[in-house]
Amino acid sequence: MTPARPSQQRLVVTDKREAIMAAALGLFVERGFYGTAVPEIAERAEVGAGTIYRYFESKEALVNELYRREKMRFAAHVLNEMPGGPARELFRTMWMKMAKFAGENLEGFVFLELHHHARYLDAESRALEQRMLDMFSQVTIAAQARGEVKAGPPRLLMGFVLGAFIGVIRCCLENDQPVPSADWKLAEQCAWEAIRA
Amino acid sequence: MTPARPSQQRLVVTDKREAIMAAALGLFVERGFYGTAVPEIAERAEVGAGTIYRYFESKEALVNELYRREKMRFAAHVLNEMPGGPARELFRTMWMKMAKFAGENLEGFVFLELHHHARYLDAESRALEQRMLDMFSQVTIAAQARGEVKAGPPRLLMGFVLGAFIGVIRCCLENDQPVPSADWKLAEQCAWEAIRA
DNA sequence: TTACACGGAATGAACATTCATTCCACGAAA
DNA sequence: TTTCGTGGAATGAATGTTCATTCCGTGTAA
Repeated sequence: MTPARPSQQRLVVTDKREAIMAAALGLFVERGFYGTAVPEIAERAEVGAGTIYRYFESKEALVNELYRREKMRFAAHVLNEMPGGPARELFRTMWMKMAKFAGENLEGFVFLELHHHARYLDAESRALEQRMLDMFSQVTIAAQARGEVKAGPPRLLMGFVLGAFIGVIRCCLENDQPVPSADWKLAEQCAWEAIRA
Repeated sequence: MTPARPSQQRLVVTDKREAIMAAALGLFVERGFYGTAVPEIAERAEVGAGTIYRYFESKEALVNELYRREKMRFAAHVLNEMPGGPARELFRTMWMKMAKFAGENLEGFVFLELHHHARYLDAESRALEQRMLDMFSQVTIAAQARGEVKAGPPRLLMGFVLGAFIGVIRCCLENDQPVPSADWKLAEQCAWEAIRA
Protein backbone atom coordinates (compact mmCIF):
# COMPACT_ATOMS: atom_id res chain seq x y z
CA MET A 1 0.00 0.00 0.00
CA THR A 2 2.64 2.49 1.08
CA PRO A 3 5.33 2.40 -1.58
CA ALA A 4 8.44 1.95 0.52
CA ARG A 5 11.83 3.05 -0.65
CA PRO A 6 14.72 4.89 0.88
CA SER A 7 15.64 8.56 0.92
CA GLN A 8 14.17 10.87 -1.74
CA GLN A 9 11.58 8.54 -3.13
CA ARG A 10 10.21 8.14 0.30
CA LEU A 11 9.99 11.88 0.81
CA VAL A 12 7.95 12.52 -2.30
CA VAL A 13 5.63 9.72 -1.43
CA THR A 14 5.12 11.07 2.04
CA ASP A 15 4.28 14.49 0.67
CA LYS A 16 1.34 13.26 -1.35
CA ARG A 17 0.15 11.05 1.41
CA GLU A 18 0.36 14.00 3.75
CA ALA A 19 -1.49 16.25 1.33
CA ILE A 20 -4.29 13.74 1.00
CA MET A 21 -4.63 13.31 4.73
CA ALA A 22 -4.60 17.04 5.36
CA ALA A 23 -7.24 17.63 2.71
CA ALA A 24 -9.40 14.81 4.00
CA LEU A 25 -9.11 16.06 7.57
CA GLY A 26 -10.34 19.50 6.60
CA LEU A 27 -13.20 18.26 4.48
CA PHE A 28 -14.37 15.65 6.96
CA VAL A 29 -14.52 18.36 9.61
CA GLU A 30 -16.44 20.72 7.34
CA ARG A 31 -18.88 18.27 5.78
CA GLY A 32 -18.62 14.97 7.57
CA PHE A 33 -17.58 11.62 6.19
CA TYR A 34 -20.54 10.86 3.96
CA GLY A 35 -20.87 14.49 2.98
CA THR A 36 -17.39 14.50 1.46
CA ALA A 37 -16.74 13.06 -2.00
CA VAL A 38 -13.41 11.40 -2.69
CA PRO A 39 -12.81 13.51 -5.81
CA GLU A 40 -13.24 16.60 -3.63
CA ILE A 41 -10.47 15.35 -1.39
CA ALA A 42 -8.32 14.77 -4.46
CA GLU A 43 -8.96 18.27 -5.72
CA ARG A 44 -8.08 19.93 -2.43
CA ALA A 45 -4.97 17.78 -2.10
CA GLU A 46 -4.06 18.63 -5.69
CA VAL A 47 -3.72 15.03 -6.75
CA GLY A 48 -5.69 12.87 -9.13
CA ALA A 49 -8.63 10.95 -7.71
CA GLY A 50 -6.94 7.69 -8.53
CA THR A 51 -3.83 8.63 -6.59
CA ILE A 52 -5.74 8.46 -3.34
CA TYR A 53 -6.15 4.76 -3.95
CA ARG A 54 -2.43 4.30 -4.26
CA TYR A 55 -2.10 5.31 -0.64
CA PHE A 56 -5.35 4.19 0.93
CA GLU A 57 -7.33 1.08 0.30
CA SER A 58 -10.65 2.88 0.48
CA LYS A 59 -12.36 5.96 1.82
CA GLU A 60 -13.03 4.06 5.03
CA ALA A 61 -9.39 3.07 5.40
CA LEU A 62 -8.49 6.72 4.95
CA VAL A 63 -10.81 7.95 7.67
CA ASN A 64 -9.63 5.25 10.05
CA GLU A 65 -6.00 6.04 9.47
CA LEU A 66 -6.74 9.70 10.04
CA TYR A 67 -8.60 8.91 13.22
CA ARG A 68 -5.80 6.82 14.64
CA ARG A 69 -3.17 9.34 13.74
CA GLU A 70 -4.99 12.20 15.40
CA LYS A 71 -5.88 10.12 18.42
CA MET A 72 -2.29 9.13 18.94
CA ARG A 73 -1.07 12.65 18.44
CA PHE A 74 -3.52 13.71 21.08
CA ALA A 75 -2.43 10.97 23.44
CA ALA A 76 1.24 11.71 22.89
CA HIS A 77 0.69 15.39 23.52
CA VAL A 78 -1.47 15.04 26.61
CA LEU A 79 -0.23 11.96 28.39
CA ASN A 80 3.52 12.49 28.10
CA GLU A 81 5.44 13.71 31.09
CA MET A 82 2.61 13.91 33.52
CA PRO A 83 3.70 15.22 36.88
CA GLY A 84 3.10 13.21 40.02
CA GLY A 85 2.07 15.34 43.01
CA PRO A 86 -1.37 16.54 44.04
CA ALA A 87 -4.42 16.09 41.84
CA ARG A 88 -4.84 19.83 41.51
CA GLU A 89 -1.49 20.10 39.74
CA LEU A 90 -2.13 17.06 37.61
CA PHE A 91 -5.51 18.32 36.55
CA ARG A 92 -4.27 21.74 35.59
CA THR A 93 -1.45 20.24 33.59
CA MET A 94 -3.77 17.89 31.72
CA TRP A 95 -6.35 20.55 30.98
CA MET A 96 -3.78 23.00 29.73
CA LYS A 97 -2.07 20.38 27.60
CA MET A 98 -5.39 19.55 26.05
CA ALA A 99 -6.02 23.23 25.48
CA LYS A 100 -2.62 23.62 23.88
CA PHE A 101 -3.21 20.65 21.63
CA ALA A 102 -6.65 21.88 20.62
CA GLY A 103 -5.27 25.33 19.92
CA GLU A 104 -2.44 24.10 17.75
CA ASN A 105 -4.43 21.43 16.02
CA LEU A 106 -8.03 22.55 16.15
CA GLU A 107 -9.07 20.67 13.06
CA GLY A 108 -7.62 17.45 14.42
CA PHE A 109 -9.39 17.90 17.71
CA VAL A 110 -12.74 18.64 16.12
CA PHE A 111 -12.25 15.69 13.81
CA LEU A 112 -11.75 13.35 16.75
CA GLU A 113 -14.81 14.81 18.40
CA LEU A 114 -16.95 14.44 15.29
CA HIS A 115 -15.93 10.91 14.53
CA HIS A 116 -16.04 9.62 18.04
CA HIS A 117 -18.11 6.44 17.81
CA ALA A 118 -18.87 6.62 14.10
CA ARG A 119 -20.02 3.44 12.46
CA TYR A 120 -17.23 3.35 9.92
CA LEU A 121 -14.51 3.20 12.57
CA ASP A 122 -12.98 -0.26 12.63
CA ALA A 123 -12.11 -2.45 15.58
CA GLU A 124 -8.58 -1.13 15.85
CA SER A 125 -9.74 2.47 16.03
CA ARG A 126 -12.29 1.61 18.69
CA ALA A 127 -9.74 -0.29 20.73
CA LEU A 128 -7.45 2.73 20.68
CA GLU A 129 -10.25 4.93 21.97
CA GLN A 130 -10.94 2.45 24.73
CA ARG A 131 -7.34 2.34 25.85
CA MET A 132 -7.22 6.10 26.19
CA LEU A 133 -10.38 6.19 28.25
CA ASP A 134 -8.93 3.54 30.52
CA MET A 135 -5.84 5.64 31.17
CA PHE A 136 -7.96 8.60 32.17
CA SER A 137 -10.04 6.32 34.37
CA GLN A 138 -7.02 5.17 36.30
CA VAL A 139 -5.89 8.69 37.01
CA THR A 140 -9.37 9.59 38.18
CA ILE A 141 -9.71 6.57 40.43
CA ALA A 142 -6.35 7.24 42.03
CA ALA A 143 -7.29 10.84 42.80
CA GLN A 144 -10.60 9.70 44.25
CA ALA A 145 -8.81 7.19 46.47
CA ARG A 146 -6.71 10.02 47.85
CA GLY A 147 -9.87 11.99 48.57
CA GLU A 148 -8.91 14.83 46.26
CA VAL A 149 -11.72 14.31 43.80
CA LYS A 150 -15.42 13.74 44.40
CA ALA A 151 -16.59 10.15 44.77
CA GLY A 152 -18.81 8.79 42.01
CA PRO A 153 -18.52 6.83 38.77
CA PRO A 154 -15.16 7.77 37.22
CA ARG A 155 -16.61 7.62 33.76
CA LEU A 156 -19.25 10.11 34.75
CA LEU A 157 -16.73 12.63 36.02
CA MET A 158 -14.58 12.13 32.96
CA GLY A 159 -17.54 12.57 30.66
CA PHE A 160 -18.45 15.72 32.52
CA VAL A 161 -14.99 17.25 32.26
CA LEU A 162 -14.33 16.25 28.69
CA GLY A 163 -17.80 17.44 27.68
CA ALA A 164 -17.17 20.79 29.34
CA PHE A 165 -13.85 21.09 27.54
CA ILE A 166 -15.51 20.46 24.21
CA GLY A 167 -18.27 22.88 25.09
CA VAL A 168 -15.71 25.62 25.63
CA ILE A 169 -14.10 24.92 22.29
CA ARG A 170 -17.40 24.88 20.49
CA CYS A 171 -18.49 28.14 22.00
CA CYS A 172 -15.39 29.87 20.65
CA LEU A 173 -15.57 28.01 17.37
CA GLU A 174 -18.84 29.76 16.68
CA ASN A 175 -17.03 33.06 16.27
CA ASP A 176 -14.12 31.48 14.41
CA GLN A 177 -12.00 32.74 17.29
CA PRO A 178 -9.34 30.76 19.07
CA VAL A 179 -10.13 30.41 22.77
CA PRO A 180 -8.38 33.27 24.62
CA SER A 181 -5.86 32.17 27.19
CA ALA A 182 -7.80 33.88 29.97
CA ASP A 183 -10.89 31.89 29.04
CA TRP A 184 -8.97 28.64 29.18
CA LYS A 185 -7.79 29.50 32.67
CA LEU A 186 -11.28 30.40 33.83
CA ALA A 187 -12.68 27.22 32.36
CA GLU A 188 -9.95 25.18 34.01
CA GLN A 189 -10.79 26.68 37.38
CA CYS A 190 -14.49 25.90 36.82
CA ALA A 191 -13.71 22.34 35.82
CA TRP A 192 -11.56 21.75 38.86
CA GLU A 193 -14.15 23.20 41.23
CA ALA A 194 -16.68 20.90 39.59
CA ILE A 195 -14.85 17.72 40.47
CA ARG A 196 -12.77 18.50 43.55
CA ALA A 197 -13.89 16.74 46.69
CA MET B 1 -48.48 20.10 1.26
CA THR B 2 -50.41 18.74 4.22
CA PRO B 3 -53.74 17.57 2.86
CA ALA B 4 -56.38 19.12 5.11
CA ARG B 5 -59.68 17.48 5.88
CA PRO B 6 -61.65 17.03 9.06
CA SER B 7 -61.81 14.10 11.46
CA GLN B 8 -60.72 10.68 10.31
CA GLN B 9 -59.10 11.66 7.06
CA ARG B 10 -56.92 14.08 8.93
CA LEU B 11 -55.85 11.43 11.40
CA VAL B 12 -54.60 9.03 8.79
CA VAL B 13 -52.61 11.75 7.13
CA THR B 14 -50.97 12.80 10.36
CA ASP B 15 -50.04 9.22 11.09
CA LYS B 16 -47.96 8.89 7.96
CA ARG B 17 -46.28 12.20 8.44
CA GLU B 18 -45.50 11.19 11.99
CA ALA B 19 -44.20 7.80 10.93
CA ILE B 20 -41.86 9.40 8.43
CA MET B 21 -40.54 11.90 10.95
CA ALA B 22 -40.01 9.24 13.60
CA ALA B 23 -38.21 6.98 11.17
CA ALA B 24 -36.03 9.81 9.91
CA LEU B 25 -35.18 10.92 13.44
CA GLY B 26 -33.97 7.44 14.35
CA LEU B 27 -31.96 6.96 11.19
CA PHE B 28 -30.37 10.41 11.24
CA VAL B 29 -29.24 9.74 14.79
CA GLU B 30 -27.83 6.33 13.89
CA ARG B 31 -26.17 7.17 10.60
CA GLY B 32 -26.21 10.89 10.10
CA PHE B 33 -27.91 12.92 7.40
CA TYR B 34 -25.78 11.97 4.44
CA GLY B 35 -25.42 8.43 5.70
CA THR B 36 -29.17 7.85 5.51
CA ALA B 37 -30.87 7.07 2.21
CA VAL B 38 -34.40 8.32 1.66
CA PRO B 39 -35.65 4.85 0.68
CA GLU B 40 -34.34 3.59 4.01
CA ILE B 41 -36.47 6.16 5.79
CA ALA B 42 -39.42 5.03 3.71
CA GLU B 43 -38.83 1.41 4.58
CA ARG B 44 -38.61 2.05 8.32
CA ALA B 45 -41.69 4.25 8.20
CA GLU B 46 -43.49 1.57 6.19
CA VAL B 47 -44.46 3.90 3.40
CA GLY B 48 -43.47 4.12 -0.24
CA ALA B 49 -40.42 6.20 -1.05
CA GLY B 50 -42.57 8.55 -3.08
CA THR B 51 -44.89 9.17 -0.17
CA ILE B 52 -42.19 11.04 1.67
CA TYR B 53 -42.31 13.66 -1.05
CA ARG B 54 -46.02 14.17 -0.52
CA TYR B 55 -45.22 15.48 2.94
CA PHE B 56 -41.78 17.02 2.58
CA GLU B 57 -40.35 18.97 -0.28
CA SER B 58 -36.95 17.32 -0.02
CA LYS B 59 -34.66 15.43 2.29
CA GLU B 60 -33.29 18.77 3.46
CA ALA B 61 -36.74 20.13 4.21
CA LEU B 62 -37.39 17.00 6.23
CA VAL B 63 -34.29 17.36 8.38
CA ASN B 64 -35.00 21.04 8.96
CA GLU B 65 -38.57 20.39 10.00
CA LEU B 66 -37.33 17.71 12.35
CA TYR B 67 -34.72 20.03 13.78
CA ARG B 68 -37.19 22.79 14.47
CA ARG B 69 -39.70 20.47 15.99
CA GLU B 70 -37.21 18.95 18.41
CA LYS B 71 -35.69 22.31 19.22
CA MET B 72 -39.06 23.76 20.09
CA ARG B 73 -40.01 20.72 22.13
CA PHE B 74 -36.82 21.19 24.05
CA ALA B 75 -37.45 24.88 24.57
CA ALA B 76 -41.03 24.31 25.66
CA HIS B 77 -39.95 21.66 28.12
CA VAL B 78 -37.05 23.54 29.63
CA LEU B 79 -38.02 27.19 29.58
CA ASN B 80 -41.61 26.94 30.77
CA GLU B 81 -42.46 27.87 34.31
CA MET B 82 -39.02 28.88 35.43
CA PRO B 83 -38.94 29.90 39.08
CA GLY B 84 -37.64 33.29 40.12
CA GLY B 85 -35.58 33.24 43.32
CA PRO B 86 -31.89 32.50 43.80
CA ALA B 87 -29.66 31.30 40.98
CA ARG B 88 -28.99 28.04 42.79
CA GLU B 89 -32.67 27.12 42.55
CA LEU B 90 -32.98 28.27 39.00
CA PHE B 91 -29.94 26.31 37.94
CA ARG B 92 -31.09 23.10 39.56
CA THR B 93 -34.51 23.43 37.99
CA MET B 94 -33.07 24.01 34.53
CA TRP B 95 -30.58 21.19 34.77
CA MET B 96 -33.14 18.73 35.99
CA LYS B 97 -35.65 19.76 33.35
CA MET B 98 -33.02 19.22 30.72
CA ALA B 99 -32.24 15.85 32.23
CA LYS B 100 -35.89 14.92 32.23
CA PHE B 101 -36.26 15.94 28.62
CA ALA B 102 -33.18 14.04 27.56
CA GLY B 103 -34.35 10.97 29.43
CA GLU B 104 -37.81 10.98 27.90
CA ASN B 105 -36.69 11.94 24.43
CA LEU B 106 -33.13 10.75 24.12
CA GLU B 107 -33.22 10.37 20.37
CA GLY B 108 -34.49 13.89 19.96
CA PHE B 109 -31.81 15.27 22.21
CA VAL B 110 -29.02 13.44 20.46
CA PHE B 111 -30.44 14.53 17.13
CA LEU B 112 -30.28 18.18 18.16
CA GLU B 113 -26.76 17.66 19.36
CA LEU B 114 -25.65 15.96 16.17
CA HIS B 115 -27.18 18.48 13.84
CA HIS B 116 -26.18 21.56 15.75
CA HIS B 117 -24.54 23.79 13.13
CA ALA B 118 -24.90 21.42 10.22
CA ARG B 119 -24.55 22.95 6.80
CA TYR B 120 -27.96 21.81 5.58
CA LEU B 121 -29.79 23.71 8.30
CA ASP B 122 -31.57 26.69 6.77
CA ALA B 123 -31.76 30.25 8.00
CA GLU B 124 -34.94 29.66 9.98
CA SER B 125 -33.42 26.75 11.88
CA ARG B 126 -30.32 28.75 12.66
CA ALA B 127 -32.33 31.71 13.86
CA LEU B 128 -34.24 29.46 16.23
CA GLU B 129 -30.99 28.17 17.68
CA GLN B 130 -29.76 31.70 18.14
CA ARG B 131 -32.89 32.80 19.96
CA MET B 132 -32.54 29.98 22.45
CA LEU B 133 -28.92 30.81 23.15
CA ASP B 134 -29.90 34.40 23.78
CA MET B 135 -32.44 33.38 26.38
CA PHE B 136 -29.86 31.37 28.26
CA SER B 137 -27.46 34.29 28.00
CA GLN B 138 -29.89 36.64 29.66
CA VAL B 139 -30.40 34.31 32.59
CA THR B 140 -26.65 33.93 32.99
CA ILE B 141 -25.97 37.65 32.84
CA ALA B 142 -28.64 38.37 35.41
CA ALA B 143 -27.15 35.82 37.81
CA GLN B 144 -23.68 37.27 37.30
CA ALA B 145 -24.97 40.76 38.03
CA ARG B 146 -26.29 39.50 41.36
CA GLY B 147 -22.88 38.01 42.12
CA GLU B 148 -24.21 34.47 42.29
CA VAL B 149 -22.31 33.17 39.30
CA LYS B 150 -18.66 33.64 38.34
CA ALA B 151 -17.79 36.62 36.19
CA GLY B 152 -16.63 35.89 32.68
CA PRO B 153 -18.04 35.61 29.16
CA PRO B 154 -21.59 34.28 29.52
CA ARG B 155 -21.25 32.24 26.37
CA LEU B 156 -18.19 30.56 27.79
CA LEU B 157 -19.97 29.51 30.97
CA MET B 158 -22.97 28.32 28.98
CA GLY B 159 -20.78 26.35 26.64
CA PHE B 160 -19.07 24.80 29.62
CA VAL B 161 -22.28 23.76 31.33
CA LEU B 162 -24.04 22.54 28.21
CA GLY B 163 -20.94 20.66 27.16
CA ALA B 164 -20.72 18.99 30.53
CA PHE B 165 -24.38 18.03 30.30
CA ILE B 166 -23.83 16.44 26.92
CA GLY B 167 -20.71 14.72 28.19
CA VAL B 168 -22.73 13.08 30.95
CA ILE B 169 -25.31 11.84 28.48
CA ARG B 170 -22.69 10.51 26.10
CA CYS B 171 -20.90 8.66 28.83
CA CYS B 172 -24.07 6.78 29.73
CA LEU B 173 -25.06 6.34 26.10
CA GLU B 174 -21.99 4.22 25.63
CA ASN B 175 -23.49 1.48 27.78
CA ASP B 176 -26.97 1.94 26.30
CA GLN B 177 -28.03 2.82 29.84
CA PRO B 178 -30.24 5.72 30.81
CA VAL B 179 -28.43 8.08 33.17
CA PRO B 180 -29.27 7.02 36.76
CA SER B 181 -31.03 9.65 38.81
CA ALA B 182 -28.19 9.70 41.35
CA ASP B 183 -25.70 10.46 38.59
CA TRP B 184 -27.81 13.36 37.36
CA LYS B 185 -27.83 14.80 40.86
CA LEU B 186 -24.08 14.42 41.25
CA ALA B 187 -23.48 16.00 37.87
CA GLU B 188 -25.79 18.86 38.72
CA GLN B 189 -23.87 19.54 41.90
CA CYS B 190 -20.60 19.47 39.96
CA ALA B 191 -21.96 21.85 37.35
CA TRP B 192 -23.16 24.30 39.95
CA GLU B 193 -19.88 24.27 41.81
CA ALA B 194 -18.18 24.92 38.51
CA ILE B 195 -19.98 28.17 37.86
CA ARG B 196 -20.97 29.54 41.25
CA ALA B 197 -19.17 32.67 42.28
C1' DT C 1 14.07 0.33 -22.13
C1' DT C 2 11.75 -0.78 -17.96
C1' DA C 3 9.10 0.17 -14.12
C1' DC C 4 6.23 2.65 -11.77
C1' DA C 5 3.87 6.98 -9.94
C1' DC C 6 0.40 9.70 -11.50
C1' DG C 7 -3.92 11.94 -13.31
C1' DG C 8 -8.27 11.92 -14.66
C1' DA C 9 -11.73 9.82 -17.71
C1' DA C 10 -14.50 5.66 -17.41
C1' DT C 11 -17.47 2.51 -14.86
C1' DG C 12 -21.03 0.64 -12.31
C1' DA C 13 -23.50 1.13 -8.01
C1' DA C 14 -26.29 3.86 -5.11
C1' DC C 15 -28.65 7.84 -4.51
C1' DA C 16 -32.61 11.60 -4.41
C1' DT C 17 -36.40 12.60 -6.77
C1' DT C 18 -40.27 11.98 -10.19
C1' DC C 19 -44.22 10.15 -12.30
C1' DA C 20 -47.40 6.89 -14.45
C1' DT C 21 -50.11 3.85 -12.27
C1' DT C 22 -52.80 1.52 -8.53
C1' DC C 23 -55.67 1.66 -4.75
C1' DC C 24 -59.25 3.16 -1.78
C1' DA C 25 -63.02 5.78 0.35
C1' DC C 26 -66.96 7.88 -0.66
C1' DG C 27 -71.16 9.56 -2.90
C1' DA C 28 -74.52 8.99 -6.52
C1' DA C 29 -77.38 6.24 -9.22
C1' DA C 30 -80.06 2.14 -9.81
C1' DT D 1 -78.32 -2.83 -0.96
C1' DT D 2 -75.28 -3.00 -4.84
C1' DT D 3 -72.68 -0.91 -8.52
C1' DC D 4 -70.08 2.32 -10.49
C1' DG D 5 -67.50 6.79 -11.15
C1' DT D 6 -64.44 10.01 -9.21
C1' DG D 7 -60.66 12.41 -6.67
C1' DG D 8 -56.75 12.16 -4.51
C1' DA D 9 -53.47 9.49 -1.48
C1' DA D 10 -50.04 6.11 -2.05
C1' DT D 11 -46.79 3.51 -4.50
C1' DG D 12 -42.34 1.83 -6.35
C1' DA D 13 -40.12 1.36 -10.79
C1' DA D 14 -37.84 4.67 -13.69
C1' DT D 15 -34.80 8.74 -14.18
C1' DG D 16 -30.92 11.42 -14.09
C1' DT D 17 -27.24 12.48 -11.04
C1' DT D 18 -23.44 11.76 -8.01
C1' DC D 19 -20.43 8.86 -6.00
C1' DA D 20 -16.42 5.45 -4.88
C1' DT D 21 -13.49 2.90 -7.27
C1' DT D 22 -10.97 1.16 -11.43
C1' DC D 23 -8.35 1.48 -15.45
C1' DC D 24 -5.26 2.97 -18.73
C1' DG D 25 -2.26 6.27 -21.26
C1' DT D 26 1.44 9.40 -20.10
C1' DG D 27 5.56 11.13 -18.17
C1' DT D 28 9.66 10.36 -15.59
C1' DA D 29 13.42 8.42 -13.15
C1' DA D 30 16.76 4.67 -13.23
